[in-house]
Amino acid sequence: MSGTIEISADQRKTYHHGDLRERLLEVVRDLVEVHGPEGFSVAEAARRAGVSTAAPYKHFKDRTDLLNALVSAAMDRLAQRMAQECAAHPEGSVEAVAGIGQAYITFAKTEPGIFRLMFGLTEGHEDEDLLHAKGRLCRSIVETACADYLGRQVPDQVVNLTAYILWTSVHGHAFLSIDRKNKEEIEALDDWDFLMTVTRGVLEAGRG
Amino acid sequence: MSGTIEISADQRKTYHHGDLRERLLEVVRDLVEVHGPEGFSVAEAARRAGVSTAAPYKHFKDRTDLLNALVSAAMDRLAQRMAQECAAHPEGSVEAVAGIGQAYITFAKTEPGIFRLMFGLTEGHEDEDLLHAKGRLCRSIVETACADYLGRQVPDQVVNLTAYILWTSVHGHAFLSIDRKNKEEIEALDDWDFLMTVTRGVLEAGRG
DNA sequence: TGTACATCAGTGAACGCGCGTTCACTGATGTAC
DNA sequence: TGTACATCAGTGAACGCGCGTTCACTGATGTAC
Repeated sequence: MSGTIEISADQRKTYHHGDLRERLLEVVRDLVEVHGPEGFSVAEAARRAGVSTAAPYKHFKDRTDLLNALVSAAMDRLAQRMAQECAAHPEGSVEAVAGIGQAYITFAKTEPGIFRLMFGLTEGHEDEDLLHAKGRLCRSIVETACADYLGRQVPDQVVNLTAYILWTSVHGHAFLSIDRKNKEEIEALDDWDFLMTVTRGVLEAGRG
Repeated sequence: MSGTIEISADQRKTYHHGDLRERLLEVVRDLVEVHGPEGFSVAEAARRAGVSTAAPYKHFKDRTDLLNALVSAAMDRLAQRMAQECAAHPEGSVEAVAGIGQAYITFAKTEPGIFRLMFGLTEGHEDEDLLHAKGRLCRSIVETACADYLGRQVPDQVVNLTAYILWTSVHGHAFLSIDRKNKEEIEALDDWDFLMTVTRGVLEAGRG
């Protein structure tokens, strides 16, 4: 198919794997999507990566450490897509704000397992500060877009409240969607329509 | 302490338990709150109820059956409190609608384990229709209160959209709160203030 | 009221399972000279 | 460039654990006569 010299995972027969750490993260991403947020095991991941069950412990301290790495990478992806989708619309527009919500919802629907993991009970880890910082990054994207629309400078109380209300609604819609609790709406209501309605309403309330 | 003839669980020494089914449900409620939504086991529940690990199977087909019974009862409680809190305010008022949200959020904060369970991946059970019906009951409470405010008759498209937007926001706020992802807001923002702000805004948008 | 019997709600021991993690090990890789 | 050696990333076997569920059983309860 391709002309590169790259060797496929199946053909790789060296004793050393090459990039087991990344491969494990890939494999666990799949497992989490198939079996749910807690439905993966280190053993199963090792098996899928074609490696002994002890091998993962050369790269991760324990199961939790692996999960944290997974969530950490996921938050980077989410922040990146939010910023990207926001930038795809004129600065200060309603669409720029709604676009962030769209990225959020698309992420949730595309990777519901990881998405659930990101918000699951992850208290008391050593990576807590790191994850918290990445959360702040996501929030600052929303806040900046809201501030741009409202013509205000961050930090600002009105901006914070506006951004938070938008977040709750988008977050709620995302979870209700992946949990299939909103079957009735989902047929009658397009994500983008929902987002524009909510965003416009909340932003205008924040300006009024 | 009391003058009744009631015999406490500890003193009960009969071969038959009396009301093991209910006792198991109580015990599992506790376990779920302490160890998280999936952090309970049938064995542990039996132990806590002071009964052999096989006993629960006289009352529940399997683990899932027990969980369904738990969630089913929880949805009844939630619906009851939503209706109750709504009725505590004047019919057709903003407060009546916000009260429903308050009941929702209080439930989530009081019983986060069960609350998570109610929205977890519960696809493909035989009780699915029953749980779905109880979900519909909850929604009709919100819809009715919105319709009262808006002076419309259900079913009505505007009412449905208004109620759904409110639901997403309250649902999002509930989960962000129990997941401790909104620490910054939670200090600056009272639940009731949040609810009134959102409810007033969304209801007015639904009228305009 | 007394007795025979069916039913019911428990017991306790056992099953097979998959898990997280550790251990002593070994083969491959990278580096200093 | 060649060799000795330290380090690294794997192996595979084993551990102890708790789980869901089943089984043959037994003691208590309720009922028909």
